Amino acid sequence: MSKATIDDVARLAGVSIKTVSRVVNREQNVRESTRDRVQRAISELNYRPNLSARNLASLRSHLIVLVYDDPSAYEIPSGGYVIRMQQGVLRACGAADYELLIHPCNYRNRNATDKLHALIDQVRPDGIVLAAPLSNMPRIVKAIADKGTPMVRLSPGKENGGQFTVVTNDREVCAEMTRYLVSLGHKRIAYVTGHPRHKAINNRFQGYKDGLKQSGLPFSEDLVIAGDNSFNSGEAGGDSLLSQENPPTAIFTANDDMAAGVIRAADRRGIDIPGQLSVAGFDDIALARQIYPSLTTIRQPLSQMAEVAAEALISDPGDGSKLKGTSVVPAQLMIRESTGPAPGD
Amino acid sequence: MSKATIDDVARLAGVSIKTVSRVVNREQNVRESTRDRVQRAISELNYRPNLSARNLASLRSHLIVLVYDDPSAYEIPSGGYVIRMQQGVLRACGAADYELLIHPCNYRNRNATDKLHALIDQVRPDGIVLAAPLSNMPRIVKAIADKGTPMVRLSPGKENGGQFTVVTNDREVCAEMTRYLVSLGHKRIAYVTGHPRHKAINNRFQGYKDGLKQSGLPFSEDLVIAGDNSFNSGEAGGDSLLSQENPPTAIFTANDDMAAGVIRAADRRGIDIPGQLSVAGFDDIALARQIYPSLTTIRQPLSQMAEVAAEALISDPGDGSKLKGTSVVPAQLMIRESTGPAPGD
DNA sequence: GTGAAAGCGCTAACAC
DNA sequence: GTGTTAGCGCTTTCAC
Repeated sequence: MSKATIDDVARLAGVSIKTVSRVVNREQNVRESTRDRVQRAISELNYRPNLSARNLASLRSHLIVLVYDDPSAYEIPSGGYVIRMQQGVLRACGAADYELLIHPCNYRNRNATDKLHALIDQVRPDGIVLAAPLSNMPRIVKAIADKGTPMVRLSPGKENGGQFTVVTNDREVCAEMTRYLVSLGHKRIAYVTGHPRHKAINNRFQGYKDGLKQSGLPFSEDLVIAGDNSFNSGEAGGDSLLSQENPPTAIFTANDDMAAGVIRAADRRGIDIPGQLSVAGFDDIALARQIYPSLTTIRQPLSQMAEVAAEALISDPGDGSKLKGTSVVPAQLMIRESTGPAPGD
Repeated sequence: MSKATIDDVARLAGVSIKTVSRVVNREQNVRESTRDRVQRAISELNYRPNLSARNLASLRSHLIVLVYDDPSAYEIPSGGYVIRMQQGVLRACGAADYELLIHPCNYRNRNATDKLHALIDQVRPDGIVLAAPLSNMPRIVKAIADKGTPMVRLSPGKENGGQFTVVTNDREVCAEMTRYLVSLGHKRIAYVTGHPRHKAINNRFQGYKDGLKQSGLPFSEDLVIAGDNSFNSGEAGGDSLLSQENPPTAIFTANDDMAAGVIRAADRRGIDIPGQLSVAGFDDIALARQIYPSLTTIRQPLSQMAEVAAEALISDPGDGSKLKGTSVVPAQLMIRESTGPAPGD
């Protein structure tokens, strides 16, 4: 039932409330002995400053908002992404005594920006972490920017919308994966593209092409199949590729769901993975570790990106000095069982 | 940049701030015409009451906290659960202009309860939705109860810890699944138990036994295998069951991961599903729809449970009158491809 | 029906 | 180094 206020602490420590405030906020100019006395009073009374009072009296709210594409808009909520970002932000919040408020945003709704405005006006967060793909939608970015609330965008790929952006190296890491497949002896490496709506998807395709070029391998349209990010489209794409006269020995897909589809297609044809065919995906969804063979894939550092973003917001003194430019957090190749030496290599 | 305050609205509408407050809070005793005038001023200025000021001045914070087992404590974050609960709470919050704060809690840490206390003291939420398995840990429940913050527990099974609890009918629905299998002609129905730590797991096993009894089928220890909730333990259990002299024609597992393991084991033996063997799981994880054959399973109404819980907290007038007893939200059988008529039936 | 005054718990600005 | 004073933007109490 601890309802200790700053006055209680001040009384017990025999100082003024301002001094207590100084100690709580780690300000300078407090004598060591005074600080100790106040600290003791604080722990004795189990005092915790009321967030609302702080928020009201100061410019800081000690609140961060994470805004992301509303998963309930999808049939199968892709919880993994959201959870990982939340974890990252929470790590930063925990370290700084901040709290996290979550705000799924359905950009398809006309009133999405109104809701954002309402949120900002009501809670006055110290900052907003804006996840992809919202972070690449000018309408959403503008809605937040208009309110003047500090914001960090999380984005795959390198684009920067004028605000501080934490990005990952989608394109480079896809080139790396392609080179890795080449290093295993593969010469016919196919690619299954994803839904072209998300910018990230294009970056990945570019990376695949970069990797081929860097390895001195020719790019061939015949080895590219258009998918739509779904398991089924991966399966269909795999079928199509594997029924070619001279089928690829490796298939790289723009996401893991499609890679799982490819594996299924290969399975049904009795094609051994990785003996006869290597398969690589992108995302490192939970399934990637669970299927057989476990899937070689690429893991976006979502939680680290979110953490970096939240840290920047929290540590910014209010002048935006910590919120400039771009910070790159590299993605990681997760080499597992689905890739191996090219057959006959 | 809307920084309109209640004073601005009052001035524009030509009334006192108290009247504006009355309109905002939908209080009685405001003349229709006055209300209209105030409403117009509000929308013209785009006024939104500052949450912190409200919180400070009143007993309501318009904040709900969702507390759940910290997924980062696990190797593979089971994001699905958390996301669904968040969605449920968010539906209730959205409808009532509440905001949601999330607080993963790692009960293994000694300071978990301290963190909860700090949270409560700092944000003074109007209520806490406490998810399983935390909702069944006396230490955690007590930590919250001690602070006097209204709380609703989310729990599988029927136990009630003294607070208002939203439960699902784990046991009954498992009996229902068992009866469903019987109705397909199955007579030898095996069961793979889960990790005994979670109470829910025991309820499910009881339900299986209930279902057998209700169908007039004998319970046999030989048809029960101990698993530990993992895919691997399901695969091992499946192997063991299917190598029996007189193997079961149906296998029901305490969760979907183990069911997927059973399917794998059957697959490797060339046993057709559902032709020769029916398999049923529990949870309806994303994988359940993605594997082949798609998995018959049971879906906990997590998001509805969370919604009911949050609604109760929000609508409670503060006297706990809405926070009594138990509310049951039934789980749902998801009949898919992995179950069918018993062979030769 | 409506309004004036007090105060929620804290920080800001400035005194000392 | 430390304390005093005035508010942040609301709701509450009570007067009219």
